[in-house]
Amino acid sequence: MNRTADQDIGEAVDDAVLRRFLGHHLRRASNFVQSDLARSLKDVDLRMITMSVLTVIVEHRGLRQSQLADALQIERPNLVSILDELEDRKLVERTRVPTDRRAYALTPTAAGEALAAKASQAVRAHEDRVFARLSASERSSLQDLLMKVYPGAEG
Amino acid sequence: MNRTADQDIGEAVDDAVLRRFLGHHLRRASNFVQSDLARSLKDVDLRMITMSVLTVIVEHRGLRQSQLADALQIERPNLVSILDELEDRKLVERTRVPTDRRAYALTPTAAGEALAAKASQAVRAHEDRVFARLSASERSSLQDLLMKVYPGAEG
DNA sequence: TATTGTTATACTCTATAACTATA
DNA sequence: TATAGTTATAGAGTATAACAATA
Repeated sequence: MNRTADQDIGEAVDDAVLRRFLGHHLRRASNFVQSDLARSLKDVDLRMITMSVLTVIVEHRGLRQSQLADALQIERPNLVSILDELEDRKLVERTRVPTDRRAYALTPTAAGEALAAKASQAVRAHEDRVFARLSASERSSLQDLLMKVYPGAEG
Repeated sequence: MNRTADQDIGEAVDDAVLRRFLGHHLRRASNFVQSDLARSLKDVDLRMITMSVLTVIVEHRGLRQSQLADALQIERPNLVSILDELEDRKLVERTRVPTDRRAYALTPTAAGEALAAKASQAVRAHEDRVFARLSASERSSLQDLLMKVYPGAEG
């Protein structure tokens, strides 16, 4: 009945319990940005993972699946259906490597390169939109701080 | 055969393609922190979602399921099995609300309160560990910047 | 009619074991 | 023996429709 009151309780609860944790804000910000990115990529009919895969293939022609899996930190089995989709859509091609007939070299088609360019533009527009409230120096600070948090991002 | 070279390619790929996006660093840092948190909570036999639910119930005794779902932004159906688990473990109790017999009031047991306290301690230890490379003022800056990114975090 | 909690279900993402063909 | 790609599968996490009881 009193919907407004219920909603207020919800927000108050969230605030009171979780806002003291830095990890909470990190997760909320990340989720917000990722959601917006996913929405942006729908315009070019790509998911986040298919965009990453396509982009890496475009910038590293001839890459093999295992290298791609390593680079994007995804399991080899999970890469298969992603590449099947991109191949079905004529965006990338799997071609046998003559010197190692177990492996496939991954190359983008012209359409794949064109779509990757469109996707890249969409991602840049998304970043500008989603970080609009941060100045250039604030974005730089945020990146520095984030790179101090996770290992492997030599800061 | 040349494993080292392959691994280097993987890292080089990741760097070259993605490190220019702030969203990438945000996601990586968030994933790293969430993974460590999940690991920390295993010590108290809680998942992230069960910890959040238990903590909210402890700090808001008598809360109803729909309010809890609103507060934690999870769907009502997905809350059911979580509460089943917490109830089976004698950590929380569902009791009928006399004034609205459709609803349940959620209250923690003594064991639930004790475990929430342990969990809270584990989370604090986790935060100290995972943000160790950041000074107090850097943590504060990071929080301010993150709160500027997502909406609803009035900053 | 609308809401609370529930059931059933489905879809995505992720992770592992085991297979094939090659090396 | 080990590796590249594949298949099958299983587990989380998340989302929606529809139901019974109650308002």
